[in-house]
Parts: sequence; structure tokens; C-alpha cells
Amino acid sequence: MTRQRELIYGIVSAAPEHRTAEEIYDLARAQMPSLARGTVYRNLGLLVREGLIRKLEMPEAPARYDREPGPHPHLVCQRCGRVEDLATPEALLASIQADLPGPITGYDLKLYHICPACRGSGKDGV
Amino acid sequence: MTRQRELIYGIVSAAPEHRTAEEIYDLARAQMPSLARGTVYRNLGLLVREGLIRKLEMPEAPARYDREPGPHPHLVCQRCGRVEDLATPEALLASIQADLPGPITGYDLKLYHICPACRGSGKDGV
DNA sequence: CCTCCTTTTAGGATTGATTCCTAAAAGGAT
DNA sequence: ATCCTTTTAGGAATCAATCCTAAAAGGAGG
Repeated sequence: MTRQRELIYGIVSAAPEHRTAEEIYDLARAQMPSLARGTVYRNLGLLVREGLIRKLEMPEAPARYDREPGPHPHLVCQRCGRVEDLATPEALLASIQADLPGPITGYDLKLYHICPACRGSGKDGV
Repeated sequence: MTRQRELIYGIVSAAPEHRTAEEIYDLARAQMPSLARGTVYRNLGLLVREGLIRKLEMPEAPARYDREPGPHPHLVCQRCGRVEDLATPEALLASIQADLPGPITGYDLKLYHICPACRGSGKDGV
């Protein structure tokens, strides 16, 4: 485990934020200025493949990384892109699975809303 | 409504396939060889904004377009990328909504599996 | 079927997230 | 310290998607 990978994993696993690769790159460079962008992408991919973190593809926006690798739904703000974790609706998935012929190997459930912060300000935000 | 837009909408709405912009571009050019790729993208975006079709963002792959604009889950093959529509699990969504403070403005549920065709062939496919 | 004005198109350049490439540096046994 | 493997830095390359611009097409009056 190189210092670079440890730093990157530390940033993702330390907080519940779901950051983009670029945000992680900026935070990491504050501690290791020579860190290359490609190294961040490669290590994030590695950590995902090892099952330590999870990658969240976002519509019309860069992917975000979740320190919680297990499957669970996400609540996404349509304005600012902020993401929150939700509890897995076991019953719902079981009932859907019951109607299907083959096994479900994974799922991705995103629920969209306008977060309190964005609802407050009348602005259009990101 | 220009001939180009009618052609593009016709291709998406005619079949239950969930095609990529590139596939739609190829099919459309068979009938109108001068059609530009940018025109396909612009019109697909327009049709989505008008609510006539729906855009499906796919992980690590180009977006696909669904002739059914209403919200519903999708069953996605992890090998070949083929997409099928599923019925909306009203109860599931209602129970999730009940636990949240604000209104859900939309959702995206993808269930992953290996489709029968891909399961059959032992191959690695796309 | 002219005219004028607005919208759309073709074609190609551009963008932006992400991946790939290569020589140099770091790991990490022994 | 040595040797071999893995990883990194830095920058080029990729690719879906968007943007740009001059030319073409709509289309409302007449």
C-alpha cells in the first residue's frame, strides 16, 4: 500500500461526503503536492475493485465516491449534486426479484430531490 | 417539426429497444445520409426536454434513449448492456418517500443481471 | 412563388472527465 | 546494497457529448 493510495483512501473513508475525483485530488494535493491526477483515478478504481469503496455514477456530472461499499440507495440533490446515503429497502428489492427469472447481481437506486439548503436559497445553483 | 427530428423521434418511438445516440445516428443515416451527428444529439435532448422520450444514463457507457418517458425501473444486462423496462414498484417508492422530509422529484432504479442470451454463451461480451 | 425573418442543419472544432503511455522512482524481498 | 516488480508523475490521448458558424430550410404574409 503506497503512501498515495493510503492518502486517497483516507480522504474517501474519513467522511460521509460523496466526493468527486477532482475534489479528492485537490484535498490530497494539499498534503502531497506532487500527486498526479492520473494516480488519483487509478487508485480510486483500484479501491473500487477491491471492494473498499463504491463508485457512484452521476447524471451529467463527474462520478462520486462513497466510503460505504455495500449496496444502498442514494438521495441526490438536483441543484447542488450533494448525495446522502439511505437504508436499503430489503422488502422492495425482494418483491422485484420475485418477479424476475434470473438473479439480480446488483442495483443502483437514486432518488432525486431539492436539498434543504438549495430549497432555502431561491437560487439556481449547480 | 423538421424532417430530421421526425426521423429521430420515429426511430426511438418505433421500437422498445433502448438505443444509444450513435445507434440512432446510424439508423437515421440509412434514410438520410447527410444527417449530422450533432443534429441527432440536439434533437434527442429536445425530445427529452419536451417529455416525449427519456434519457437513460448508463455506467461506463453512452446514454440510451427510452420511448417511454414515464418513470419506471430498468433491468440492465452487465455484459451486453441491453435494457428492459420494468413496472413501477409503487409501494416501495411510497414507503421510502414516507421516511423522507421533502418530496421526491424523480428516481432512477437500475437492476443489474446477466441476460439469458449472455448467460447462455460463456463469453465475456461487452 | 417572392420576401423577410427565425429556426435548424451540416460539418467540424472543442470540451471535459477519464484513461493511457513512458521513463523515472519507490517498494520490498533477499 | 541488489534486483525485480509495482507504482508514480506528467502529459498525451480518448470519446461521448456539446458548441460554433455559415449555409439551408421553415413558414407567415402577401
